Amino acid sequence: MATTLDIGDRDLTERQKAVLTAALDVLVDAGDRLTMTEVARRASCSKETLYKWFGDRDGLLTATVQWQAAKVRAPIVDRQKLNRESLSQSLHAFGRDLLTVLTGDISVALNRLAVAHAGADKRDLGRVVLENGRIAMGRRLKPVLEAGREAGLLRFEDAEQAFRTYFGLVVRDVQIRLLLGDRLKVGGAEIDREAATAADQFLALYGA
Amino acid sequence: MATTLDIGDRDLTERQKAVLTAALDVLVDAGDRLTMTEVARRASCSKETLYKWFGDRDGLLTATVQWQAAKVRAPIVDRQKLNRESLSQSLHAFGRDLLTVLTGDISVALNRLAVAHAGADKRDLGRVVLENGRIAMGRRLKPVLEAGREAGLLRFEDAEQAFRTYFGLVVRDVQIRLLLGDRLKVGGAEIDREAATAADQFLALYGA
DNA sequence: GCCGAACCGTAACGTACGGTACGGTGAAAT
DNA sequence: ATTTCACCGTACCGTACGTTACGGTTCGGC
Repeated sequence: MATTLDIGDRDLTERQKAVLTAALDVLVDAGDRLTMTEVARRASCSKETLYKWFGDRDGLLTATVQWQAAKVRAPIVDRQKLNRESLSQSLHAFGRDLLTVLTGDISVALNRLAVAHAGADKRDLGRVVLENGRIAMGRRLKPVLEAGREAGLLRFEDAEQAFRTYFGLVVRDVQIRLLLGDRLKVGGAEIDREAATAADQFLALYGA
Repeated sequence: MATTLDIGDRDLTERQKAVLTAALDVLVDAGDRLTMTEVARRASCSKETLYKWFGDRDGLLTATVQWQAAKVRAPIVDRQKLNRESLSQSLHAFGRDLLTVLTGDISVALNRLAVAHAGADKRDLGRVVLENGRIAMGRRLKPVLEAGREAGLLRFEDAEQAFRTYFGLVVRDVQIRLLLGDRLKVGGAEIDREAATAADQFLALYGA
């Protein structure tokens, strides 16, 4: 079931990756109004090739999303020497990475596309984005949370619930505002500050 | 500037409202694949009438969104006898209403539409939805937060920041998951519980 | 009862775009 | 040198849908 959701490079040639990059490019500044002709033009390839490689428009979009989603991969957190300080740092760093990805043009474009297609779609791009975004993040952070609990640093019943709260504290209204087209200035410094605040708040709520 | 963003009934007749209701109906179960023909059919009116009343497809969508958005209007919180208990109750109730709206079919459909159109749109549906959703909520709750601060129940610098945190604690990953098509069961009981948790957590973070 | 306005239903128009076909080119294989 | 293959560029086809046009019906005003 999940097999088709996260395979990113299903044997893509360099040329094919270049085409997908072009598609991503078009996606970023044309959104769902991406046309096959435009992708072909931008990638300097023929439409025939696009159809040969990706089947149809939906196939191209799916391939683009999967490829990009696989590239992102959630930030890695090392579980070494766990103490209050290192846990706080891990949460901080994780949040910073999460916000950085989420506020990027590419993430916004991909999420817009997936939202637009959600429900009415054979390939279910929404599922793919969800699986490689929100879900992957959870899978990545939860072990850290559980380690923190075992080390007596955190207190919670359900790691999933705890992660959802962490997610809320980090993301807040940023993602929905960006998706809705709000010109939200999000500089690196601000992201860092917000991630730090979120980590502090999470520890205040779940710290033992 | 903001004048066109929140006027909902710009002198709409009953018949016109009925047509918009039909449009909303189509929107909910066809999403962006809504066609003028289908709206006309569902509303038992002619396409000519649609164009006469709303100009073009975009005009119809905009009218629908504005009309619906104006209808929702953020939950009202009375600022009566402010004490720790009543403040907690207000936060709880507000969160419950917010989640109830956000998880509704109509809200999801409207947000999907607005996200899909964001950026590439003269009428900027994203702005309208943002203004009547997230922003309106903030305007509604902030006075309560500030009253709480003046009553010595809350401690924060910036009401906007405090509200954004509250928003994050309440909404968490629910909205993005719904927008991405996740089949997320959200019953009334669960909403109530989550709103209660969010209120508690918010008070834990900002309570004086 | 007659007129015009408003509206319904449907047919027709124009176009953008997904998808296909085809001729042409460069390179590797034989 | 010739074949083959993968690909480019472009012209072409079919269709869905936004938009317009028009004949027919209802209804309020005279």
